[in-house]
Amino acid sequence: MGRARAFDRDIALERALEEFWRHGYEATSIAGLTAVMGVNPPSLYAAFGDKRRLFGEAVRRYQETHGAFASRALAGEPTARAAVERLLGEAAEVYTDPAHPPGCMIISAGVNTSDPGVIEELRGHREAGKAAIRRRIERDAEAGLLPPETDAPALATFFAAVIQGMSTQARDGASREDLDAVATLAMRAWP
Amino acid sequence: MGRARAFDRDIALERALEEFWRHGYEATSIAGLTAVMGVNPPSLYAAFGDKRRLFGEAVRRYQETHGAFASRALAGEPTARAAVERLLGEAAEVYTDPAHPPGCMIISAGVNTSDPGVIEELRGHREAGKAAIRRRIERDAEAGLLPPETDAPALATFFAAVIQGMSTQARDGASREDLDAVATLAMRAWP
DNA sequence: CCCTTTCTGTAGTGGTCGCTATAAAATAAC
DNA sequence: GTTATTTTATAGCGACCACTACAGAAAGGG
Repeated sequence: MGRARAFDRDIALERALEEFWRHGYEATSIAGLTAVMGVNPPSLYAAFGDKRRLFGEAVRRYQETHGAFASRALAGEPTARAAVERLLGEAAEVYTDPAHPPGCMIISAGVNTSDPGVIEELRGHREAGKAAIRRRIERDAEAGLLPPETDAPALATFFAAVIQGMSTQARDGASREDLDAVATLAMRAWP
Repeated sequence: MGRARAFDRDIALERALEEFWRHGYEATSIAGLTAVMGVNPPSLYAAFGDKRRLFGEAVRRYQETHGAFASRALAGEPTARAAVERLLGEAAEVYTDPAHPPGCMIISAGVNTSDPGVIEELRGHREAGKAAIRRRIERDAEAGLLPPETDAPALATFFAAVIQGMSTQARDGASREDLDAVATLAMRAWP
């Protein structure tokens, strides 16, 4: 019953996601969103609530699509070393893919925003990613596959920092080859 | 001749610097600046021009004070290895110093801003920093102090990425010890 | 004292922000 | 066809943005 929606909600959400990805939460305006989504403000608000909720949906969608390579890499390799190596290699590929904005949305979209909820939401995702790396390393350490003096938390912080640096480099124009070299060098820190 | 200025220009500039450092260029408002600087808008504009020029002065001041440790580290050690080691160690210290905002202003203040001039100015400083690391490594390579297959540009990109990751980690709440561990692990990539 | 110059605080400029009241248009149920 | 419901587009809300016109206050030179 009622008039049918004239736009595809999923496509509009993907466009909004890319706008937030490119400009961050605060620098993305409703005017910019309606422009790329092909939708007028009242339709946007009827379909997504408000800017904050639309951003939340965009982040969730990002995690399930563009950002899903990370958990797949950590879960889909027989050793922690192979998992982290794949994680870094796929980050180099995804962060420089010209089909979408460069770098990682979780890392960049919350920088320089004043909304504490947005900052905390993204920081939480970053901390969860770091913890996932740490747990994967600890699993191999407990299985005796790594030297006993292995410092899993320090390694996890290191690789998280490298990935965040790769995201910044990608936004500054680094190529996939540049980031591949960064990934290779980072693996020299493996115990 | 004329009425004397009622505020200290240098102190006001340092306050503005820290405000830009903490919130970035675009998220820093004139109202926020006048509040921390203890100055009314007309005095700010008379003394510094406009927001864009005040930011330029703040960046220059940052490079000459809080950010000067980088060029000092690269110029003040006998080997490239010692220089980069000192660079990373001092970054860990400075980025987590509670006396000022966390992380590096050059790395974070331009994220998610729409002004292309601001983006390019900061990106230029980052590229200059990366080039300085590369030249320091090349100097040792040409002197025969490093293996002949040493890839100076790749190493420079790697250490620049690590430093940028350390800045992000610091803004996420990492301690100096956390960043020291990252620096130590990064040095394992040294040729 | 007066006059000029510069700085100061108040109060506002037009423009954009996120968001919405309103009413016409389009669909479904009857 | 009629009615009820939902989406559409237009137009505009108060709040904030960077920035400034204006007038009074404070200094130096005569």
